[in-house]
Amino acid sequence: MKRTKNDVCEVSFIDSKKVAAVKKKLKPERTVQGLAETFKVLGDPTRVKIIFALSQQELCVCDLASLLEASKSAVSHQLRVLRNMKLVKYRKDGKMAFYSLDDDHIKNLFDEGLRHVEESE
Amino acid sequence: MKRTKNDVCEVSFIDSKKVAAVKKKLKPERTVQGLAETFKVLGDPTRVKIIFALSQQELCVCDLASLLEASKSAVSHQLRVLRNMKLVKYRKDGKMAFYSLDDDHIKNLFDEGLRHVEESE
DNA sequence: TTTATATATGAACAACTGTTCAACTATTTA
DNA sequence: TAAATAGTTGAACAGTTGTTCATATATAAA
Repeated sequence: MKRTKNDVCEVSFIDSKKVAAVKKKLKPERTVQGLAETFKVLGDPTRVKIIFALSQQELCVCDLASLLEASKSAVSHQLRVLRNMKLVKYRKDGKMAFYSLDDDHIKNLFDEGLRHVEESE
Repeated sequence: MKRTKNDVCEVSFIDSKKVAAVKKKLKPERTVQGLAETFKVLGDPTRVKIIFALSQQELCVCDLASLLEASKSAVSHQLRVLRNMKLVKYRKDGKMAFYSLDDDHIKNLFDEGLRHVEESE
């Protein structure tokens, strides 16, 4: 079995009481993954802009692309990500697709983040 | 000049009034980048676990590694990311480094996210 | 029906991310 | 002093991400 000097702690710990106490409170893996995924979706400048824009106004893909100075394709790809995460919804009107935020569910989180960033500037 | 059928909208828009109205409200690039970066840091399961653990208790690298069942190296790398973003701080005691959350600044944001995820389960 | 337009999408690609591994520093203990 | 331990770090690697490009679909207009 290969052992480096570095792996001592991988199977041990310093303070078993502390570790056990925190371990008991740890959220289930599913919750951790969900939380990370939620934050990750918000962790891209293009998506941040899209969400902010849609929090102001319902907009079509073309207007979003113009607004963000991005290609329609790039915007469309990102809208799909946001759609999959149920953060935005859309209505079709003729050949246009008007996107809006799916609900206020994420708006609070987004605003909380915005407050933090604007505070620390 | 190369033009595809697809690039019409890249320099145009559908509803100039809407676009202009939203454009006026758009946050400055710096804010958008900061917001995205903040969310991105929270958008990783390992870092989510670290932040949650440290919100319960001050912990050393070794205990964190044991708790998360990750290598010390992996934890240390992530702690550096969190340190750079000023999300965690540490005190040295002998050869140990005890980490804790830098302030409650991010705690609210984290809890807001947690509430969302736990609500939708 | 033909043409133009709004959007969606798969493939390809470069850039980025998180982990591991090995090596290093600093501190403690024998 | 030498050995062990806690932590840090750079390089390498695989996996992921976001964009572009080309193409496809659907609707509207000519």
